[in-house]
Amino acid sequence: MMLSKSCIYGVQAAIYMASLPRNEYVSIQQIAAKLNISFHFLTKVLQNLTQAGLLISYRGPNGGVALARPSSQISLADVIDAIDGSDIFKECLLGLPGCGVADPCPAHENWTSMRSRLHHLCSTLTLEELGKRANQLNVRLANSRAPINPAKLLTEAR
Amino acid sequence: MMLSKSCIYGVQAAIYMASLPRNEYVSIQQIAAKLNISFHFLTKVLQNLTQAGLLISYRGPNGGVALARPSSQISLADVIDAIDGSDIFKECLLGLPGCGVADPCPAHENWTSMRSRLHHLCSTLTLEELGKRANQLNVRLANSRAPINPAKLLTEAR
DNA sequence: TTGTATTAAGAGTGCTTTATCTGAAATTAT
DNA sequence: ATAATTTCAGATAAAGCACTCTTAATACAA
Repeated sequence: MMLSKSCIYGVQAAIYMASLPRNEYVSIQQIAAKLNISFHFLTKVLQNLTQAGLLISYRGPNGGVALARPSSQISLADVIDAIDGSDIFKECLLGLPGCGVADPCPAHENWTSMRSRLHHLCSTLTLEELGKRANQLNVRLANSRAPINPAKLLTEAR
Repeated sequence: MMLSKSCIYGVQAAIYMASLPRNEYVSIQQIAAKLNISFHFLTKVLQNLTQAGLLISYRGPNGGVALARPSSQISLADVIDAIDGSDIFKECLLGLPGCGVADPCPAHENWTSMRSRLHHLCSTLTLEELGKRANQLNVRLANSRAPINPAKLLTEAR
């Protein structure tokens, strides 16, 4: 898998938050229910994002998490970096430590161009853009087709 | 990690075989020694490649494995596919099952173009090309700096 | 002040990947 | 034949990742 499961969950949650009409505190439980993810696990994942300064969290009733910056100023790469680290954007295809211009692996040249393309894509793709698309018809975010009614969702989350 | 460790070992071994002057049976022990990989583990990995029809194996003294086709007719994608499967070339960035044109995720459009680029790169990069580069000066293949003298290597491999 | 909702933190469990080991089967050489 | 060499197959062990659960800390509301 390209991204770890933790990372995918984090990205999904971040996009979900960016897709909301206003940036306000959302409970992790609500996000987990909406995205069909284990609440406890998502909690751990989002802790990474708050510690990285991408989210702000607030405990207690009506608490939750919110984007620390405007969604236009958080890139996909920011989120990936906070959870999986920046290895994907730096690593050698053949996993050779220290692979670089001075000491390249046979695939070095092809791979670096690919990698930088990937990095560019992820750095310029913002949560704002992704959130907008998530709001469009026929564009989905959750792991399984979920019911649309938010009230129902909260009930299901118990 | 982009590729699994098994896959990386398999690719490295395949490139090593392609880098040899002629395509003849090489013992897995020799490859493992050259690449600094656990012999037993590499054995398991290469079994995947033989079962996929990419390698031919021969038991007994002077046996070993050899490329089943000319190195120019085996692509990097072939090797990756045989070990890790073709998920990397097909998967949704956000890990959503069934993500496609009809039912896209928010990152679908950006990701598919990236993915097809990756697939194209891996399909057109042949073991012949990679083997050639592995033979060039200052291009390395093994996980750690290895001695250059092939005779010495054979001795070390016992 | 007490109760409740919520995130934070960390310990614990199970599964997958990675790695090791052993014996069997095949092939060659003596 | 017998011994030596090599891949094949399966069992086992160790490590890492995904996930769960429990307890603490924090904040609000009645």
